[in-house]
Amino acid sequence: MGDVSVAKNWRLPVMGDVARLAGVSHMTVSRVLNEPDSVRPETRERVLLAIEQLGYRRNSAARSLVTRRSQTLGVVCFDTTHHGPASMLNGIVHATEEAGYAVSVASLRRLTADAATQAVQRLVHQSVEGLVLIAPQAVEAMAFVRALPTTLAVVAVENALPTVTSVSVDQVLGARLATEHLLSLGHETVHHVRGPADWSEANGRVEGWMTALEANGRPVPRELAGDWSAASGYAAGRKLARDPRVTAVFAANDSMALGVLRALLEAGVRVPEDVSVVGFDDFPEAAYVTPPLTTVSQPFREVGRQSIEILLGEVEGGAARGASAVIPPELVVRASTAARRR
Amino acid sequence: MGDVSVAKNWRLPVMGDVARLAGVSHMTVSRVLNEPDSVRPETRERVLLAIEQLGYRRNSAARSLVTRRSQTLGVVCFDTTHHGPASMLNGIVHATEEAGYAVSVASLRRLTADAATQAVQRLVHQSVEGLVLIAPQAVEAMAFVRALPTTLAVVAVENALPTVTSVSVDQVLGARLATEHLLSLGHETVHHVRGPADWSEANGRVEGWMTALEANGRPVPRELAGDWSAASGYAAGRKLARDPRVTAVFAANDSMALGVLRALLEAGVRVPEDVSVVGFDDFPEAAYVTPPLTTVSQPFREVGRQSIEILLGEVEGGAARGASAVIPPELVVRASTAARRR
DNA sequence: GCTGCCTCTGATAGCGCTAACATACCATCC
DNA sequence: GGATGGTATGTTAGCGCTATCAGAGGCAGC
Repeated sequence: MGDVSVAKNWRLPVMGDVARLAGVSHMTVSRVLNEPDSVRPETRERVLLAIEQLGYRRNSAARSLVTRRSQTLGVVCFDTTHHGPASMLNGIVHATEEAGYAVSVASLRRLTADAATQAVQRLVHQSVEGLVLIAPQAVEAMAFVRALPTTLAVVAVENALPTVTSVSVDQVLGARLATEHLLSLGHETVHHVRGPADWSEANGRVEGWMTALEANGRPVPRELAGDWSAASGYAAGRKLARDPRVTAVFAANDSMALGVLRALLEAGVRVPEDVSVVGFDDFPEAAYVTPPLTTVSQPFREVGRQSIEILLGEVEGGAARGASAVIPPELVVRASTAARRR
Repeated sequence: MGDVSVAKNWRLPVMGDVARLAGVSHMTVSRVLNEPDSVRPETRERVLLAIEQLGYRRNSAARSLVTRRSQTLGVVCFDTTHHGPASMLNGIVHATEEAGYAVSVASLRRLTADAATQAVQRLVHQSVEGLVLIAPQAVEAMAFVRALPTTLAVVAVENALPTVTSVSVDQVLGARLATEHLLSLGHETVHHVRGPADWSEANGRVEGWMTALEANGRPVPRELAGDWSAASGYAAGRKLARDPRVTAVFAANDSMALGVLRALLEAGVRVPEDVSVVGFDDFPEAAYVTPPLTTVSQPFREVGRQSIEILLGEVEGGAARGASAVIPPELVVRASTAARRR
């Protein structure tokens, strides 16, 4: 590590400084850094020593100016304070770093086409080489994707945009697992508290739930609308609690499931004795709520990993669009579900 | 918006292209972009029109190469899948974007000096102009901060590093509020489930709790160790449940509080009738767990905003180190606490 | 010994932008 | 009318790197 103490007008060492110290030309330094094998071992050692002594690091701006590569990926996301999106972002950041790329994050404040376009523009302007979209599929809001430079590699997460490669958890399967689990416990049918209609996750879960009911010839009750929040789950739960025919509820995420649990409890409905409840996400506290929540676990890390893998395939491999990936979730059975008794 | 359809070997428009189209020199284009008032309105309009027609955007690499400014801030964080860190990151990203800077994120995989140094190096290498550290204060692991280029502006969040400006929530105050709330309900003393010792948040909360007990002349029970997870809270809760003298518990975060709740419930201890429990964080589900959790709400957004404000003050204002800020949290009373009865 | 052909290193020219200075032009003043 | 000055624009020289080609040196072959 070079000398870090610093005079007022210090200049970071540049390639020329290293070259002078090593007694070579700056081109040789560049070669040591870019294609070490093309330099005689002896020379290479001298250069590496000089680099070490000066604490030299290449200037990335200069480098990307000439190579036209920024070694940066952009992530567009929305509200990452909740467990699902946060984990997804986390997975993506880790995978990106592992691949030696930097991550630039743009977070949408509102789900409008305008906000999305601006975010993408900002990232494009930063010369990102690829883009990960974790924002929900407000179809209209996402039309902007067509305005993207066609050279830019894009992967959408949980977002089946027609023209874009996507990586997603198999929401339909997850919902089927949840619903079938409840049916297998002897429940006549399953009620559903759904997520917002402009999230494809929400729609996938509705689809899986319906499919499972229909495949088993069960009546499909009217779904209740939620907005992912525990408060909306609570509101839905109050309605469900009033209907004595309800014995099984599948909430589209754990927060809403928690709200349902709360509402049922307050109404004197016992879980799982009277009503069974299943969530979705398997957030870290799911095993410790009362009662411990049966839910569907999403492999967020894996989604992050695969998105980046595909994205970098496009970035480095050329224009070819990678194949979309779908990753299966898993049902985790805990204590909020039981055989029908009511 | 210029023509986006693209031939195979398209070259993005550069300043010279705009200049040619507008019939000026590239310097005038640069001026229109950087100091519009120095250009005659008539000329300016011509240039702006040309920019629009070509869909021109300045090349940020070239720009930052010559200005030595990247308009990018770096964030070092650790495990942002939980509500607290995720919200903090979110607040910081929003504030940074609002200020017109890009955000580059580096996420630590492990809390070691090595990982931290590498993360910082990566960001420095990306020429970030300032650094926000949201990583916990593993004092030893953070020694690397001294190795930072002294020219780099740094703000630590929740991390009282001696030589670095910091922004934090007043953990001591929050813990005092929680503890005093419990004492005011008639509890003789309050037991504490603490967070890991290498997190300054955890230590601040221990301090506030102790201070409150001592100020009121109460015995200070031995604290129980936790690791922020609900599982560790559960383990602590089982111990607490065995001790009939325990009537009030302050857990250092909501997850652990949830674990405590669960353990007490399983042991047949009623909350809040037999034992009162307070958490910390006010995570979004806190109002819907059973019973709704009394907790301390942290102003994450505000912390993000202030960190960036201070950081940009340093970045743009020169070398002067900004004053550290401490933001007060608030007690939110719900149903997990009640007057002593046991 | 000269040619040919490797391997390694150096000189040079940009990448696209801004900083700094140069110039043209017009208005102003004595 | 020429010196003065202010304003709008142009010219030039880099920022720190990589790409490209040129050159130096070594070694084989005839």
